[in-house]
Formats: sequence, C-alpha cells, structure tokens
Amino acid sequence: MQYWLMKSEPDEVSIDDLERQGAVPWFGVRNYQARNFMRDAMQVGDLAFFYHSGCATPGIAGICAVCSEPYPDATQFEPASPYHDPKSLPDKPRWLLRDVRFVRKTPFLPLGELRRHSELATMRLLAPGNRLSITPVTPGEWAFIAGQLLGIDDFER
DNA sequence: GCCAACGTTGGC
DNA sequence: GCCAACGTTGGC
Repeated sequence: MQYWLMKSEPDEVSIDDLERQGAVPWFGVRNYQARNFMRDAMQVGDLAFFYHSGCATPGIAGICAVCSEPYPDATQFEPASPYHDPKSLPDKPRWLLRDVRFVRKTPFLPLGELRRHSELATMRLLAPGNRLSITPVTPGEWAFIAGQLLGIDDFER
C-alpha cells in the first residue's frame, strides 16, 4: 500500500468529473517515470490525492483510489488525440495506465498552503523543478495533509 | 503569455 | 553515447 499525488487539469478531468463518472482511466501520461509508477509501483487500493494543475489556483481537490491493473492507454493509438504517439505500436504499447475511482472530495488545499508547512518541505511535489504528474507521497506526508490540514481521519476503501 | 526547468530527439 | 536543439510542463 502506497500513497500518491496525481495531477489533472480540471479543464480535462476535474474532481467533479471523477465524482460523476465514478472511475476514469488516467490517460495522457507521456513521461516514463510517471508511467513506471503506474505500471510497476501502484497497487489496487492505493490512495492518491487528486490534484488540480494548470489552472488559476492549483492544489489538492480530493482523494481517489487505484482500481485497476495497468493496461494500454487507448489515446496513444488515436491519431486525432493530443496524446497520440505515432511511435507506439499496438502489439507493443509504450504507455500504460490504471483506472482510478472517486473516493471523496476534500476541502480545497492550494499549493501555496502546502508550501507553508515545514512538515511538507521534502514532499516530491514541492521539490524545485518538479514536473512529474504522478509523485509518491510518504505515509508521514499523507497523515499530515489528511489529518492536520484536511481534518480527515478515515477513508472509505 | 512568459519562462525556467526538465525530458526527448536525433545527428554525429 | 554525447549533447545541442527542441518541445513540454506548470506555476506565476
């Protein structure tokens, strides 16, 4: 069991979209490190902060859970998709994803607020120059954010 | 829209 | 395998 933080642009998939749809494939990741996290390190049942990025106020908007084994991201084979990868072959797909399901919305926790807490100074998300769209969250960081900052003490699994 | 940081590509 | 050029990310 590991914890994660997963970035999504709310214009594309927001926490409200996830709530409406119940579960979504985490499509569009085109970075090998982030792919490897999904392919190799994640396990069904892992919890993740659902983070809104690329918007006016980025931050944590909810919690989701990994709910599938890895499988090929369909958008890599769709020529009309912005995520099309012409070098990826159907019998040897380059990009794998997992499904995540909605767990709950949280009070919105802006990036600026996360930066204010020394307990989170070593968070991967906050590392200088970090651009990874999926980052691991340590149990200590998870407990601090969920418990102290969000006031959540248990999670539906 | 800017731009710094970073990843990827491709020629050599 | 190096590395310059280029594209992308993502906060501001």
